[in-house]
Amino acid sequence: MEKTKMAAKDSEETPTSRPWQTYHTVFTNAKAGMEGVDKEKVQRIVYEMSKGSKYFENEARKEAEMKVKIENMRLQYAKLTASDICHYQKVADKRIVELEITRDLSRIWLHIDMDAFYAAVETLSNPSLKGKPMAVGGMSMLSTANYEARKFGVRAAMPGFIARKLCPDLIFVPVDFRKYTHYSDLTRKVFQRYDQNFMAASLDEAYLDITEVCSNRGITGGEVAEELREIVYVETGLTCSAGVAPNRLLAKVCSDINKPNGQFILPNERIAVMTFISSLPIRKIGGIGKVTENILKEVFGITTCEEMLQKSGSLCALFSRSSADFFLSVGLGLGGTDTPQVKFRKSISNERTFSATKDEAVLYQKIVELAEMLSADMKKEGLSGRTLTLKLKTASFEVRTRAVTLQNYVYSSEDILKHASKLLKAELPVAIRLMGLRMSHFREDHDGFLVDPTQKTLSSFFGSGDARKVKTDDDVSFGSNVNASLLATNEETGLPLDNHELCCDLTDHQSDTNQILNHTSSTSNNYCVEMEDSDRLPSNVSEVKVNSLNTKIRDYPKSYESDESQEKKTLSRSVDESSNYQRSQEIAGSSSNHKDFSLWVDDYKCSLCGAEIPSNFVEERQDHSDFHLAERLQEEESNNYNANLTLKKRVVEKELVASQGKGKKKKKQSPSLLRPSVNHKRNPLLQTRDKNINTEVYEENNASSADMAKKIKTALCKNSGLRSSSFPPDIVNLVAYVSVTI
DNA sequence: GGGTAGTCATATA
DNA sequence: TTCCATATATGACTACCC
Repeated sequence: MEKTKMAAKDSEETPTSRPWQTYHTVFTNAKAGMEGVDKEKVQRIVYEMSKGSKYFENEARKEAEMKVKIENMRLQYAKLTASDICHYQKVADKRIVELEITRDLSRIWLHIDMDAFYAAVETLSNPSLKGKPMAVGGMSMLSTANYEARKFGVRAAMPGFIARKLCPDLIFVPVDFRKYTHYSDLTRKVFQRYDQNFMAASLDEAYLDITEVCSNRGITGGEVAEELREIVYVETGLTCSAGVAPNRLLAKVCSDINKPNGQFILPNERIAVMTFISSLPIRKIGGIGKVTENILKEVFGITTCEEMLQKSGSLCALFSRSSADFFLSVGLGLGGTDTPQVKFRKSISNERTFSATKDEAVLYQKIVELAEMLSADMKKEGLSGRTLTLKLKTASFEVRTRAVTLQNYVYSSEDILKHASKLLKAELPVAIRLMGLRMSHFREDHDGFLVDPTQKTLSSFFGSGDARKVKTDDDVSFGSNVNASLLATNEETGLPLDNHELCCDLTDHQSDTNQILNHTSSTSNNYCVEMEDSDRLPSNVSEVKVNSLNTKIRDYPKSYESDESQEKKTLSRSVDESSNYQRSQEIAGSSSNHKDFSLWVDDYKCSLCGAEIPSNFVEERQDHSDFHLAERLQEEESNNYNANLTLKKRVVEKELVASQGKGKKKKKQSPSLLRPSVNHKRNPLLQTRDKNINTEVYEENNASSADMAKKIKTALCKNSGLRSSSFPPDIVNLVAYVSVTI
């Protein structure tokens, strides 16, 4: 507490003639190669060049927010009674004992950190840069700086124009990731010789478990580090620094101690670890950044790792269990010692910064590009996801994120764009300087492994390989509504439309088809065609079930027509953009002109239900027509409910809602949007629709059955891991048949 | 009311 | 004149279900 008071006193006494002292940037923090830098000079220049800018204002805002947070925490802290403190101290003591038990000093971890990696690589390819202050990056931002530049206070993450002010002779070299990746690969080849399962933290950092190397060769961790660094230098011409310690957290701290081109070894002894940690500044720990450091310092007076243990009761009282555990572990010098199993990524994203604009056409173009990039990345990694998050940074540097969780897993740029546009639209008008898209909540297969949508090869046999490619013009109103006008005209509330969409989910279908070949059983779709010839399958394909399109439909409430206030909200697209060829054919077959299904009396009133929609609400009108079309289709097809099923179909009843899982939160909706879901078993539309689809697809595919058989064979090989010769010809034909008939 | 899930902001590297 | 890009994780808050 004493330290807190002192910090407050310092702040009060800051002379107003030196305002830069209150501008907290990361540029004056200790970083390798920056010892001896005139910090006050750097701080003054950064301040002078920043003040008045929107960035500066935003930083001030963030700073103020942090102060409020700290103040609130102080108040909470002050409210703790003696018995509270006593209680939490007991909790903390118990937890410390439990954590201490987990201490593992049997492993030897090596952390390797390449020295000024990008800058070093650039110097390798252009030796004339050697000895000169140089930075990689541009006038707006630097990725890194060499040690000569660091002497001037220039460092990574600093704007280039400030760096130039600090060091007028600074040489700027543009970023070249291909080069860095190449050299990174070279270093990784070396790492692999010491630990097959080394963990790459980034292009220039890696963790290696060298326990076995040490014991097998009877050498110390320090000797391994020395040898490895030498080999890296010989094979790449680059230097690196190393840290050796009993766990990864400590190894990382150690590698920074004798940077550049040095190493530090922390013995695998508890006393050594505790001594090392005792005076270690908390900011040296990976995971403790500017904000956490400030909170710990200002609220609890904690500046070293040792003090984490001294204030353990307070930490347990004010932080969550996981946060408190982390802080206590740091105080004990504990860190990861296991080699983690393969870690699946939890999200994938991309973002781009550009000149701030509020031009909706420009913003739309940006989001199109992002959607395409994200989709490409997802395809590359074989991912499909349900939660899409839009990130925006406004012209005033305010960061906003908006997310939507879909009913279906998506990965196509069309689907991503459709939902991203809705999210963006809800934010407009606003001047934006950065936009990003992230997908998370990935699909997993029955074993918990992520499913690769690109492996859903069977589904791609429908139509001409890519169902979307064979869309007809008639699809437009159902499938291609995502365009700039969407941003401009649609005034929905931003609620997810999935809840009231009628969709043929190609994605789901594809995945399910994929699962056939992964010999998983199907339970979650509307139809299954069960093959009875499964005994002829290769041994690892024990069961084959083919799912139909995961066609979903939801009812619209009868009260819809009378609730004028809800009209706009319900005028959503009634068919998902992922509708495919089959769906379009079916719709087209039922209505020759579904684009104009409703008649507009006096050019604003729907002749069917009386809804009033001005003529300039083009999309809303379209959606409204779609709604009536779907309604009529349902009526028409319910008359044919008893249409016979020609295939051996087993109808699997599965409530759409049930597939959403237990306890799932639904986005708050207006009453009219809370539409009951349709019981698929009783939904005649689904059954007859599939019949139509079968016909279309079958004819489509008959034209290239040989080609298709070939593709199927490839798919079987890919999914089963067997060679094509392993499959009896019958199985290929059989799967081909099922594929074209469902 | 506990458990779970969705959304958003924030923190970190 | 110019003040990061990107990926990921986690916590707070809130809502919903059983």
